[in-house]
Amino acid sequence: MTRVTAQDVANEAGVSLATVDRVLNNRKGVREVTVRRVTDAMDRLNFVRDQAAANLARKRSYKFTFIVSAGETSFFNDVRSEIEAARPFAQKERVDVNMIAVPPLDPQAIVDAIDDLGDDIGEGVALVAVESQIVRDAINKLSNNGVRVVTFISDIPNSSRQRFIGIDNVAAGRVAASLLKRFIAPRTGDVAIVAGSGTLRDHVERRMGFEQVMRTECPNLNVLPWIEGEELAGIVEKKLSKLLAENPNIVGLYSLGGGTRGVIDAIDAAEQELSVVTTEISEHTRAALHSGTVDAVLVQDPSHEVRSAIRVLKALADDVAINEKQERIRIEIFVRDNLP
Amino acid sequence: MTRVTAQDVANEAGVSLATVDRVLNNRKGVREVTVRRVTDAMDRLNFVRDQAAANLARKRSYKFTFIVSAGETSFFNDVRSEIEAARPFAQKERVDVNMIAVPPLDPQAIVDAIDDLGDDIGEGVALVAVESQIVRDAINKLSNNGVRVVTFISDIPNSSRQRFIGIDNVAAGRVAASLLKRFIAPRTGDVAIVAGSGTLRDHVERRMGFEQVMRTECPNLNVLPWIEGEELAGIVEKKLSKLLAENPNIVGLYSLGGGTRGVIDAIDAAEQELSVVTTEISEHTRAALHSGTVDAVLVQDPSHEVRSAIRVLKALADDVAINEKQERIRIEIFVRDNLP
DNA sequence: GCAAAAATGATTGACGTACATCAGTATATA
DNA sequence: TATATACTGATGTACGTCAATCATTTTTGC
Repeated sequence: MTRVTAQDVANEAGVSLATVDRVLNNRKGVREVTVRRVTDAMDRLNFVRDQAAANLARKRSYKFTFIVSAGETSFFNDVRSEIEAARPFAQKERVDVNMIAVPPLDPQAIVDAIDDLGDDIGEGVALVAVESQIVRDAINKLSNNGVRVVTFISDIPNSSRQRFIGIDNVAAGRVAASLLKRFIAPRTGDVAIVAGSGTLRDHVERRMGFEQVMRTECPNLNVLPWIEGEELAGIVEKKLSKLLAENPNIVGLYSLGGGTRGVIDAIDAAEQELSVVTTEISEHTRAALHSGTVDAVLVQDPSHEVRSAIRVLKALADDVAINEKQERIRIEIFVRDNLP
Repeated sequence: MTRVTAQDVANEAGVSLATVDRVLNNRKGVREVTVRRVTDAMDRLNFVRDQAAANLARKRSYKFTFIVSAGETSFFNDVRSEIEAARPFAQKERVDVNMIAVPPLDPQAIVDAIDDLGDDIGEGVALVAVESQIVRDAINKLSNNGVRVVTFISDIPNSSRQRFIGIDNVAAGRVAASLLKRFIAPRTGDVAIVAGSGTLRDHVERRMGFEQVMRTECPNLNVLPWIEGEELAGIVEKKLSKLLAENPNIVGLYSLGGGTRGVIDAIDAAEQELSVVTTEISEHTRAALHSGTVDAVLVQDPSHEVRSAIRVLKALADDVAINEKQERIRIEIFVRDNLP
């Protein structure tokens, strides 16, 4: 059983190799009937074009740019190192991966980075969006220039980004609530939320999902106003310690952004009995899971997200189908026993 | 910035293209010093060989065979259809994927399938192992013939399989216990386990993990002897209904194998108040999650597992490095709010 | 120092597709 | 019917590596 080549298709269809080639790359100048004859032959022979040979002949190569937050949270540290790690693998498929780290929570920095790069940005961009009109405008401009844009980790809808690579953050919030509810039962009291910033869409969405479930399903739990920790452990600890001290009634806590170390320190110091769900996976959360300070951690796998972004950008550039199942980014739930 | 080719390396190293090629494919007949000169040049130029061109020139193609259970559980139905679904994607990379479905829980059937295939089995095999010496022997024989073997979903250690593609089942059992413990608290009573068969290593391991945690951490929960349901919903329902009727003290249940539909039906009929963790994801478990009959479902993603098996077999065949992070099969936890 | 063996160079033709060019044929337009 | 236009065929080169051959040089053992 030998491979079916374009030449075989040509023979089967009774046309020349040149015509098959024209059909294959949908170049103009082939009659409708001839196209059909060729495609039928392809189907009959079960022809699949050899991507390797095609890429080789095209000597096509790709250049993609990641624009990510330079924030010093363990999550974004991971993201950046995963992008680095993906580079050699990408290179084997002729993909050049660039990375620009910009100050967190700063829309102008993103726009400036895009402007500075100019055409060097390549044919595709993956960016961690921040809710802002100027970012939206920049994305639209890139799209108009033929650059494929996907948002990464944090989305910005109503822009012309072609896709969002990341988890369903509303669902993540709902899961957190749904778990916390069970962990807390049958106790009653207040529930605290610690977030990074209100300008991060992913944080806002997680909170939304969390409150949805809490409001509708937990009449005897009272969700307190959220604490904005700016993803800095120090600030988080300070604010949370204060809240815990003032409020002995807290039975549960959802930390949905960075600065988890601050959360853990504050809880350990307070000695209150609460059920806790957090987001980052780090040495601190690992230890906290083992000690029982934290009950569950909800995360997204940055390694998967980076690979996915690259695959999707490539598929968009080549205008081929995306393997949806492979690109589904999971909301991963870790308890003490399934830490990787 | 143009790509670095083998010819560039040859120039840099001051040798001929032929020598570079010999080094690249570690053929014999090159002195140690020359090898080093070439590899140094590669490092300096940051050469990465073009896999596409290499495969093309080699006209290498791969043939792998999946030997899986023909069992009619929703999980194995998914597995089989995912193998089918992976075929066209695999084909683009010159990988031919075969599948043989054998009667479940029957070691002899696996061995027979391997024998029947003979050399047609290809250069790699992924098989759902069953604990049995004849299966172990068959795997060893394949290995000796140069066929790469990975176990799939269910492992069989102490064989010469090169790798196991699947989840850490002991950990899965521990996670189930760890969740169930929190869901049940502060109630006390008996906990039931429903499994498929004692010859399936994955089931045995999950149970082991589950009991480890229950014994050491839940002094007031009593784990009942497991029910063997043979992965058949009818049998499961019958046995479980009987158990529930005889034992009003059951507060929790872990269903770790097939036949989940039977579990759900039995619980719904019994009207006892219990916390439930199961394994398969299907229309039945989805509905049960929504209705609250089931609290959490622990699964593995067959689509990921199939792709992983193919990638790993290919890497083994090519003798290249495996991207470990990509091949980590997750224990996925679904609650009502993160169903895909 | 010489023969044998080992290492290296030089060259060539695949592999399957892309892409361009030119020539030739069918079809439509006037 | 002539001519322009739209198709199609034939052909060749390129892509980067592999694999084989044969010629030539260097090293090794004695």
